[in-house]
Amino acid sequence: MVGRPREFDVDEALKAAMEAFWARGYEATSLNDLMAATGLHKGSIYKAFGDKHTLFVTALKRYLEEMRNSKTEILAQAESPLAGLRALAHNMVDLVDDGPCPKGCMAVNALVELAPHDKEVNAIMSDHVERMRSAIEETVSAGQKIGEISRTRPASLIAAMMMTFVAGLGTTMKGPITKTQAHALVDAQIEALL
Amino acid sequence: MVGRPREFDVDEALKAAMEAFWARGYEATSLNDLMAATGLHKGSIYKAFGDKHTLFVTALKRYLEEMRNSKTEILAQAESPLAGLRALAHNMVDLVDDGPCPKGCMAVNALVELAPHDKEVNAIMSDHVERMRSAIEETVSAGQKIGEISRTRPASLIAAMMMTFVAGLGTTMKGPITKTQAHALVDAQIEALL
DNA sequence: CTAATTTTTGACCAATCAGTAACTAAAGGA
DNA sequence: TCCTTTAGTTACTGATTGGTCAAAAATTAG
Repeated sequence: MVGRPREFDVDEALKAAMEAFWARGYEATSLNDLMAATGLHKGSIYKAFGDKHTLFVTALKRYLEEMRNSKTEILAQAESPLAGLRALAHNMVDLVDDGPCPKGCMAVNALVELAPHDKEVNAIMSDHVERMRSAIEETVSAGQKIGEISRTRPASLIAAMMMTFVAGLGTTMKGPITKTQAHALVDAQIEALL
Repeated sequence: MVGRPREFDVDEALKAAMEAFWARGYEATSLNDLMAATGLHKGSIYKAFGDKHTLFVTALKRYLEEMRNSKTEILAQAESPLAGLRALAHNMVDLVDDGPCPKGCMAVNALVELAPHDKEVNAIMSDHVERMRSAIEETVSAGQKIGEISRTRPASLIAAMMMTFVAGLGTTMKGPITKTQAHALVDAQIEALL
């Protein structure tokens, strides 16, 4: 037996919910907001995704996966490890501020709003941060191997510095700074890490 | 006419409210939480501080002022401009992670949670960020004057990089990182900026 | 066509939200 | 002492919160 077919695309709805959470955060996004964003009724949301927290976690996972794929591709397509790192950071600037009301980076938002109090989000974020950090560390190592990046600092340290810097961008770009300034900041920081 | 005297210390209550907002953010802190934190009844809170948003703004202003005073003192008491900047960043690590559940930096929290949507908070934070940035820029300039910091980068750029880095600390320290690692990160970043 | 199954829909729920108003308590001034 | 003023206390408000439920609608199998 098949039953009545879904009238909406689950992934589209999840993406819409993700963007709502991304823009306003977990607490400030009500079920009414989610209904408006997805175009679904309450019951459909609960049937398809479970309760609000589960939906948030699912949306966050989707965001993180998308972001990792995007960043991995950027690193892979770059002409060199260093060029990859540079492109990755510049990409962050564009991601974070995509209009008049910067949503920031959903990972940074979740880390700040929920990580200290929400065990599940904390675990997800810890995993994500470690994956990103180690991907960057590998790239830095590769850059050091071909002499593009100095060996004066261990690759793991440079990776951690990059992570902190990029997280900082996710924060400061919600304040008074232009994209132009942010891009200049990226260039200066990368140069400082060489 | 004087009327019945207050039974509580307004500044103590404000500090308690500030710490509640600091720990949980604006949306997640309910009036019940504020009542529990301050030990006051609803009516007293409204009479003394106005509505929730006004109380948050007042608490945030208090936090920012305290933080600016503290940072200014750190810079003033340091043996040199560079030592001051170093101390300032290390101080941030201790401020942000002061126990098992890191509250982070209330300024970073407010920037991430509210700046894009809350005009008043946005204005307050813009002012604060600019003040901090320019204080750091002056210190960097002083350091360059006595030859402690290289002139290869303009002081304004180094200041912006410092701000981004420190904001990044406020974020990443809500995730998987130890204070020891964070302090090492500070040393490395400062060295990279020289 | 009917039965079985699943989704959609909208009404409904208790709890909590921020905020208010009315009453009581405590002080000083006349 | 009595009046005015301010603070403390508590009951209450209407709105919104996240979440449930039962009935209607849509599909396939038999």
